[in-house]
Amino acid sequence: MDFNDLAELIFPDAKDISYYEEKYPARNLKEGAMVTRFAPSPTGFIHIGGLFGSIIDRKLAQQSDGIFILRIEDTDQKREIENGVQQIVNGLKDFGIIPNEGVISENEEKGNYGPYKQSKRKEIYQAYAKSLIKQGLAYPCFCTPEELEEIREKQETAKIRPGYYGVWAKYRNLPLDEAISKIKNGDKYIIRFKSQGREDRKIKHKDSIKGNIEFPENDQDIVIIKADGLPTYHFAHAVDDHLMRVTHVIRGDEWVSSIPLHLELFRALGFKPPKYAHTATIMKDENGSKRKISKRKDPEAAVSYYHEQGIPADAVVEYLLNIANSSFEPWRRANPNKDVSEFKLELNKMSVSGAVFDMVKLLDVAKNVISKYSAEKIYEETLNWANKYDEELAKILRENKDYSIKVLNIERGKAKPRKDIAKWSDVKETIKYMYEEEFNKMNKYEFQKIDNTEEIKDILSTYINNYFDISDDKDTWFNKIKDLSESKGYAREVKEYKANPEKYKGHVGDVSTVIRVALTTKHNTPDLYEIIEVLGKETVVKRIENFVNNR
RNA sequence: GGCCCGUUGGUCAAGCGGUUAAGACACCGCCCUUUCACGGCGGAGACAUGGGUUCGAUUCCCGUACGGGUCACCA
Repeated sequence: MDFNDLAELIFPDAKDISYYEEKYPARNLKEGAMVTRFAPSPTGFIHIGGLFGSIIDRKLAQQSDGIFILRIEDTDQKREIENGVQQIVNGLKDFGIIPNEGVISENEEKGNYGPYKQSKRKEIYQAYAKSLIKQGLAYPCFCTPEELEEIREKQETAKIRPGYYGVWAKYRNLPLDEAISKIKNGDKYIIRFKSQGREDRKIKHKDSIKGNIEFPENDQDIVIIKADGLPTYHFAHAVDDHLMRVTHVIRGDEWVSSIPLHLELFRALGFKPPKYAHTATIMKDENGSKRKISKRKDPEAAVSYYHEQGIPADAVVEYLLNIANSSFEPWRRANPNKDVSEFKLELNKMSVSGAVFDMVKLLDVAKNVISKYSAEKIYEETLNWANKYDEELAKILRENKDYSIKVLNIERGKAKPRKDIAKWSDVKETIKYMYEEEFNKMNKYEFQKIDNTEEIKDILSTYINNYFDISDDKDTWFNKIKDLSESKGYAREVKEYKANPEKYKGHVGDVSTVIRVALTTKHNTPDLYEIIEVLGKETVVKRIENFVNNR
């Protein structure tokens, strides 16, 4: 009786691993090409950290002419939700991330290294597990969860390192015939890896981000095949990343402590380990102290949040790139109009410690990103967003397409475009007074220095009767405002007023503010001349007359 | 608790033994300006801590404190 008998008994139908090695040959890519992967479980939820990782994965692959794979790690049915895969695919797509290989929708995939859902790779894992059993590097363990719990309690009370290892590994050295008869007897079991490591020996590892790390060897006999026949993460990671010929594993640094295990697994399986890059966790500032950004407490942990808020995907990507490589920001300044795909990301420039997520900075990035968009693009994006989250805005936009584009074009497309929109949800507030229906609902006029109603009415009616001509060019228009100011006792120039404040009631800015507020209700708006142009003669007259007559 | 990792202004961060310790966001002031936003100029603000090593430490070593991660038939 030998290991072969055991292996055959446990996995009678498993193929020889040489079958898979041939089926999934080394990739024919150019020197230096990186094969990366994002491997979420199908919870439908994309964490900001996951997005961060996949941006890095995709970028690394793209800049090296490599491959970026999307693989689904669905070995834990408890985590699965309906449509979870599709949600992940769509979620990534919202940020422009489309894998070159792997899962592309709930039920479709592309590429020659599949299947890309782990639940469909059961036989593959079993083949490798079988091979390990044959070599005496894995064995069946008949412990019940209760027994395991008992062991752990003993270890805890004795204050020794918990786990299934050494003398605590109850079935590690079970004689073969006993194992076989237990199995034949129908006893429940799982498969464990038989670690050859020793806790008192150190291993050295060089992480692409964290640099040199040294830790004790792994000596835990971790489970590789669970009771349901599916592999654990560790085993699936080794088998899949080897078979998919992944060169670089980028993952969150909650995984660093499993490096010794993973390295040992790769060696035992005869695989060349990938390069690891463990990215720092994104943190959240809470009353001055940092903590890991949390799915439960922090809405911004979910990537869908940015979508809901109407923060452009480009901005989120740029912000994250900024966290990834601080060289991104100077690059962006030097190349304001280049596509982010031209930025070269460097793993060794990644931060080792976790950055606090800074929403204010994100919004600033967004503001700049949006300032470069055309009015048409802003229209489309805003409408897109509003269709989902703000029907009222969507309706306005839909019914006034050409007009809206004109509105959004105010002070845009110039050398110094406006930067007052950071997210699509800001748009409504910044433009609503441009629409009659909305304007009529607004009744709080934000008059500033000149706030005497009679004075306001006087300025307004004089303006509309004597100085307003929609066909004036900007200089003429403004000169008339100056004339108007002068005629009412206000200085033509601000400087002049400042030099002799006692001589005037105010200055031209105060007067134009009156017109501005009467027309928009707001004192802080883009260029008044452009607003008047877009509003048109009738509306301007109507709004002013209305004010004069009804206030 | 064991094992790993980290700690430069409020936040993100350059820095690699000798620097007036960059820059960005935020903040404050001024300028530009018909308002606002933009832009320009300026300001305040940092090397966690104690020991070494060194002619010299933010940079190297050790300890301490603090923060983070991890110790599943979850990923």
